[in-house]
Amino acid sequence: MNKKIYEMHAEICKVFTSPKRLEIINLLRDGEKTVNELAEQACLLQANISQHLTVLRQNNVVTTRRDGANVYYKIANPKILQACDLMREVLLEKLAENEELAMRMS
Amino acid sequence: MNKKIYEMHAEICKVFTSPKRLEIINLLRDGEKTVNELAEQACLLQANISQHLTVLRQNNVVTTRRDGANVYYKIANPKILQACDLMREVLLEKLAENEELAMRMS
DNA sequence: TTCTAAGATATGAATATTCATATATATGAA
DNA sequence: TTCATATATATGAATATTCATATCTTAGAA
Repeated sequence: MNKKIYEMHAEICKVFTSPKRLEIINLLRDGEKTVNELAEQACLLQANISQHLTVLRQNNVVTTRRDGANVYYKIANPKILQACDLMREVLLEKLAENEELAMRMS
Repeated sequence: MNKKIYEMHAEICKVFTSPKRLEIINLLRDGEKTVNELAEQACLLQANISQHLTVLRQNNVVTTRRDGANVYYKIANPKILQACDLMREVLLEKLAENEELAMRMS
């Protein structure tokens, strides 16, 4: 019964297994941006950023709005940013811990 | 300069892309368990649970403690559970939203 | 030392992901 | 309609992931 939830949860998490997509999410932290702005700021080919954005959109991590020729992307739910930030904290805590350990060893 | 952090962050997130591993994490929510207990409760072959636990351990999501022939696994950092719970909330909110939409359509 | 139970690791087939490249579609201006 | 810009999609090669199976290692008991 929970199986289905675990599967959906795992599916969403696949969104976060690409450094590029994490960068895109971070670029959208302070508000919406167009595909071109994102491509430029993340140093990615337009086709690839579009592919990543499709993955983000299909998993409801971002929503879109068209204005003329431009499409604006933004984070769908602030909790997504919170979750990402928590994981980053875990990562940074571990890095700090390992660094401290290395110091004590030397 | 952030590139490296994004890569490490993405790497950790790969841990959460398996429904089985999410189930293991949930089984460890209330404290440590042995490999056998986990295999039984998650309905997985011993070899596979061990493979998943290795992934979890290598990414510092769990820590281990040996007691005789048994090895006990537990969650390394409570923030990991918090992050998982946040993502699950996002998922459940979206599901509820879609359900409501379907109701209104009918 | 031998046996047994707990856990870890190696292997390979099936499957999925990522990127570069090419091509298609959509919008507004001329 | 034609053109230019913005965005999306299709394709395939390289790479990575997952599971079942077989094999190893470790710890304690006999």
